Amino acid sequence: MNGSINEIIKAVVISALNAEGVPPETLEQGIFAVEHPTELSKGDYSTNAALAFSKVLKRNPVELAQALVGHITKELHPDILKVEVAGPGFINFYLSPAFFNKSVKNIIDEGKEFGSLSMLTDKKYFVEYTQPNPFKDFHIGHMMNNTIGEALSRIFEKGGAEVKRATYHGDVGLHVAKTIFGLQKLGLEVSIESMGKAYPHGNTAYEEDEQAKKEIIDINKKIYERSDTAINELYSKGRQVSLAYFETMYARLGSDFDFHFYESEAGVIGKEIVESFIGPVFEKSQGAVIFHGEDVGLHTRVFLNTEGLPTYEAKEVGLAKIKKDIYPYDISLTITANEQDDFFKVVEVAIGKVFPELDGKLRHLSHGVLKLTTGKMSSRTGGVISAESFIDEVKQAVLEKMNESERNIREEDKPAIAEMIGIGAIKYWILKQSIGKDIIFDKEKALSLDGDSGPYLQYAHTRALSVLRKAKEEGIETDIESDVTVEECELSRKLYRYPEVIADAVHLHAPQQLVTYLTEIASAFNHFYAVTPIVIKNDPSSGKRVALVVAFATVMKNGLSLLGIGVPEKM
RNA sequence: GCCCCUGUAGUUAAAUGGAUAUAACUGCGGACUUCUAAGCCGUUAUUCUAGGUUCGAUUCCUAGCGGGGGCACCA
Repeated sequence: MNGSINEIIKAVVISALNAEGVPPETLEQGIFAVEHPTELSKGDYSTNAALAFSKVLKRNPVELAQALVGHITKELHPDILKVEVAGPGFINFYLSPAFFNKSVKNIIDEGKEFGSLSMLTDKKYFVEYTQPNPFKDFHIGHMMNNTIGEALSRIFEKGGAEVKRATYHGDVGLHVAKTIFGLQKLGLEVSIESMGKAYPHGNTAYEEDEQAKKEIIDINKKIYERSDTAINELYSKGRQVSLAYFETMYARLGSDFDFHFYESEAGVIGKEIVESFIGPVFEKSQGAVIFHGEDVGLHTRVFLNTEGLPTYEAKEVGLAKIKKDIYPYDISLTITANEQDDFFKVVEVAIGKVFPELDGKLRHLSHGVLKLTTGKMSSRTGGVISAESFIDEVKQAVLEKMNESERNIREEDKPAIAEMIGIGAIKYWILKQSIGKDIIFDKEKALSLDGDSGPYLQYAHTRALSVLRKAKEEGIETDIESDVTVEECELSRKLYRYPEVIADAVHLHAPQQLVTYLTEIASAFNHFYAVTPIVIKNDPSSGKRVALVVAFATVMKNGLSLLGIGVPEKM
């Protein structure tokens, strides 16, 4: 559509304000807004322009609003049906049937591309997320991070950006030494399960037993040096087993990374860089190499420890170099839990000093922590829920529900559908809230398949497909060309807003706005479906209703794909 | 001690400074038996406290109270 409807309305309002003598330079400050009223009964768009300018013009807001409406209605744009003054001085716009007809046609014409924007065209984004550590679990916290990172990546792509996805693996570090220590002491063969036991064992020993602590530190050093054949063997095997396992989880969750980075490589590079910047950026203190963050209002952090080994901090410096060399990005976004907020503040300042060209391009985006009802989940003590077991559990619940009643689904299709619905339920539950907030992990709630949930959206979509199958059987064509008026209802009045929602999601890093929107249109569709017979033979308006259903299915499928949620044909 | 985040129905969440704060879950009640009832309709209930800025504050500012996180060799 040329000149989106909100731009048209903005232009109409500005021209009316000009006519009422608002000086153009005041207009440019953007102190008025054109937005959707909270309720459709108040129109499709609304502006607070009269309220915003009543003070400047020293006019009563309602009287000013009426004057503005006078200008607007003198030559009413064909997409606008009527304009009214309401409440304390809002101006409400109601769109015309012709507009809704056009918008349905537009959605169907654009299909998969509907919602694609150009706001980030030519921008190169690096998004780093998931970051599970070899030798440790891939737990539900990683799943949360992955879900958010993947959704944001897809949203940025929809905004027009070129996005490269990266995951970063802690394949060296004290945690590795703890696991290897545990494997040795417990006499276990390397496997995902045994490492899940070995890590908490090693960690407890490290904290409670001085002798064990020394041994672990020694193992850590040997891992970096590759100097002990027995340890090398455990290390190689463990690393390989973990990374292969992570690939299965990425595939299951629907992430395809462009780059895999490793702390082992970042550490070597980071150590060199930090050493070469001792003096201008870093300093020696108590045998370690630190960044004195107090100089910039932050706190001090250790980059190289007393053993001369790179810490997480130095590795992050090395990673910054690897990233900038491999892909000349405009924005590099690292997504982690918010417990790392202060860490990243310090490290980003240090990196900005080492690589001035990166200053301002690094962003740390943090999400809340996934907590159990019993408190914080910690892989250090072993109180974790693996992503795999959780997904399987949800999937099982879905299968049970599928078998409760006759659904006309072939037995062999059920597992794949249950997987899609289970993953959809989990991702929805994670993405429905703003990403900064903690999630209390209540299994019952996360398992929810009713109400506002992933399956609710998927179900609305399968119902739409079902209607379309019937339309085909009855020989009813999708009517996007005729002048028959599209059903004016909540559904038709909301579908065209999808690109605006994407724009907000991109701008505010807010997948939850998309989730809320999709839930609204699903509800609108379900209502439409319940009260309106759609497919009726020999009814000239049936094709138009079918078109509305096609438009709904298109928007829903597009939106869910941005969230990383698939749509089953039947469920 | 210092720094950061956070506080919305019984519960879990939503809301670029806008109008009567939006949903879902739970509870209670209902309809249809037609395109999938994982659905639809109705009903009760909410902005931590005290100030301030504003025509207008859940949103911004100040103070307090509650919760979470971080602060030298973990990641």
